[in-house]
Amino acid sequence: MATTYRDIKADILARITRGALAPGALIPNELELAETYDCARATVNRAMRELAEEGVIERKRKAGTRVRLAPRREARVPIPIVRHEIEATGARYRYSLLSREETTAPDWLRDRLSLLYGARALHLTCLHFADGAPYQYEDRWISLDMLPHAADADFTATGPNEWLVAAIPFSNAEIAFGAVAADADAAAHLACTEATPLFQTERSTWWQGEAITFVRLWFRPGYRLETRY
Amino acid sequence: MATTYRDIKADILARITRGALAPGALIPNELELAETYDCARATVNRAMRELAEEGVIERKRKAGTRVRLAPRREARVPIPIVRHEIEATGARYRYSLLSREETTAPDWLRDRLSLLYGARALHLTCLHFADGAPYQYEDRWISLDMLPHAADADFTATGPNEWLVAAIPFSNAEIAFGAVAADADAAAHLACTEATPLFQTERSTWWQGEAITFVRLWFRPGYRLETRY
DNA sequence: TAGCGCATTTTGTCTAGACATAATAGCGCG
DNA sequence: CGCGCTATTATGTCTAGACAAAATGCGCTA
Repeated sequence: MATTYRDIKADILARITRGALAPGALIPNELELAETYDCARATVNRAMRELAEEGVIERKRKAGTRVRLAPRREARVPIPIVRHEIEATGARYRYSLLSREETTAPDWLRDRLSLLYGARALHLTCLHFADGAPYQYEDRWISLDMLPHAADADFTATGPNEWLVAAIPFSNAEIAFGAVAADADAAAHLACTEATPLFQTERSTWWQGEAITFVRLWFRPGYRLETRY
Repeated sequence: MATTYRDIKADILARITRGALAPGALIPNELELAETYDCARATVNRAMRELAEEGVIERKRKAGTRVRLAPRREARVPIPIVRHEIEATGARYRYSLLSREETTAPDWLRDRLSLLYGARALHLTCLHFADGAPYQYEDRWISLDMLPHAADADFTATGPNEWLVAAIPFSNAEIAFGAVAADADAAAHLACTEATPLFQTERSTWWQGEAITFVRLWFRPGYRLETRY
């Protein structure tokens, strides 16, 4: 029975969790491990590389591999499309375009997306419903300099998010989560009173180094973003 | 000049971003790619495996490799130790224990952590300061059944988080982010008015399948959790 | 003793080849 | 025609060996 890289990962992780390998402890080098597990060094390498990637251990050439003193942990939070998020709960999804306007980008937006003075932008506000109840209020700005044909798109049937995902194959983004008080606008749309605490996310998206869109999302009162690690 | 797996990743990703490989498109199989890039199949495999891991492409045995229709995106948010988070901004960190009490676990806690009836728990409340200003209010529960020597630990100098990281080598957690209104307690500690919207995280932690701790963290008004992907 | 440079160690990556495994598509049978 | 089996194909993983690159730590020198 051969030892797989999964076996090795599991074994090392088990040794760490039960304390046999204490934080800071030096783990034998790959050649020795390959002998103990009776497998090729490449197999050990893959196991250790992935453990390092996951933040469990720390590797340095010549210095060797050690159990991290404070395991570097990161939660992976999925960035879903609202429609999928809602449909995944079994609820019926409905979308509604509230407003649409072509303007020059306001100062704060130019600042955030590094747009030129006088840049044109498409400003949309939308509502996403789950089983008829407001779920998310969306305030979206799209750079018309970068995406001129966004002006021709029809956002009455499908939201800008889905249009963008289809239009832009791959992108980079900066995202921020926070808590804000509902202003009159958000309160009206999300059917809550003003000053209700709302979970908010802001996202700026770039494509090939150029800013293409900024979006601010207010979630319905009580919304929680959950994950595990 | 050899082709590295990084070169291949970069090239495929570039082809996708500039639209040469459309979403849903079939990518040649590894053997063909190995020929085009003039390298071993293992090299191509590593490149493609990592792209799949990152959610850019989708692989299925026999069916082949395709560009994902809607790239599965996930943000990786780091789970820092408060002290490190504060010190990273250049601010001075200060910690203060507010209360400490050994009790039987209340119903809601037993429910969350699957504890037995009558389970003992250590309940701590603490404050973390950045440059003298309150930064985070911590409400921590530790299972004394699982971690009996937590009762002997001195939490007046260092917070429970740091103690736990040192005591428990590795663990699993469930984490939730949300927005809540400051109650009288939180408002008093975070120097804000009641009903101020606060960013809150809740975390349940398990070790070897057993629940060890639950913590609720309220961040100072205006706190934002930022990341990029 | 302090500082510099180089040898050595350990991880990082690649190769060529092999077998394992999942999943499809087509074939044959009822 | 529909169903199930099977051959085929692409990915998944492993091996043994090689060279590359980083970083430590030792030895040498000033």
